[in-house]
Amino acid sequence: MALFLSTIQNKIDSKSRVSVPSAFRNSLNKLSFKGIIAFPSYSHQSIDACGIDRMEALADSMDDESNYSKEEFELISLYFSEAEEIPFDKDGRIILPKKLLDHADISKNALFVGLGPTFQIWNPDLYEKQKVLTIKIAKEKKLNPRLKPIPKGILK
Amino acid sequence: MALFLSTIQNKIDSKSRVSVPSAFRNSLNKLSFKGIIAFPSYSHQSIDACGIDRMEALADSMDDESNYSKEEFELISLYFSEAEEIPFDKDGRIILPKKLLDHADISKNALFVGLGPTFQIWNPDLYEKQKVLTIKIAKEKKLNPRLKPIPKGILK
DNA sequence: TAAAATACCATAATATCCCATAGAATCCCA
DNA sequence: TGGGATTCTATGGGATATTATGGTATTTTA
Repeated sequence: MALFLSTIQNKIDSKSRVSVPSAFRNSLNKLSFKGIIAFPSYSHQSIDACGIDRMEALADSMDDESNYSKEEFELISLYFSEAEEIPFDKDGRIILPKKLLDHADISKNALFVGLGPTFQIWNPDLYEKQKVLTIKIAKEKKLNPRLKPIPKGILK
Repeated sequence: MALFLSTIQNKIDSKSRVSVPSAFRNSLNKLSFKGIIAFPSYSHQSIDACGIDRMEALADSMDDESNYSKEEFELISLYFSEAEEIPFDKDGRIILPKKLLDHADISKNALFVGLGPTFQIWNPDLYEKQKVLTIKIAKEKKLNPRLKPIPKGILK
């Protein structure tokens, strides 16, 4: 599975195009669909994104309905319905649907934030605020992100 | 198998024609039958739809009786009997049978809702209500919010 | 033969292709 | 190892293709 790292800011041009950072692109171009899958983030004012492989795995599991309760099934259906399949153009750019740009309040610049198996796309200013907030809370609660054992089942 | 994502609203014109969203169409046009398979949803006031490949796979699996309980077998049989084969015209439009439009209470606008391996066609207003309800239930039952980790057992 | 379905044509908006360029990153070899 | 050559990347813009939608003409069918 792809691994998205680092944070890169790119411009949105007059035709609403943005370059996806090349490091991300190179991972995504190895998959069956050359582009990104994007959704409105449930918990933040940002766009969540990943590669098609993640959706394919989910789709496969849906046909075995016994995996899920009716309510879970409905929720996963919602997940598919809100996902946008956004292809790269020949130069590795994408056009983000207005619905997603509005949700994340993005217009001029897009900040691509790697989160490991997924990534997010932010309005740079909003991300900065979110980051400050995250650090503040971590200090208050004396969280220490380093050197904790990685939870089982994450690494493959 | 095709993967239907996103939600797109199109108009129904004076001759009852609707464009199938191009993203869906491009998947469906790769199959042996160029069009959609549609039937009344048994769980919602909407139209269930998919490509011919799914029906073919279903037919195949029915030959192996041990796959299904008697009740499941009956339900799948019902699917086949109620399914309509609806071809694209030269411009990628379809005409939905009156029976289906009535079932889903669709007249002016059709909302195509991607659900992964299948999709639905809704009256936009009814879908919005259904969506609100789904989110409400998910919150009450504290179901796994979208996007976060894919449920256990899905990743290969 | 009337009604319904389909083909065909038109159009405006949008998306995509294709080319160009400047700067950054990488290569490469004396 | 230094620095010139080459490739890659992000970005811009003109040309072309596609999409959703409407209308008219022709064909099918009931």
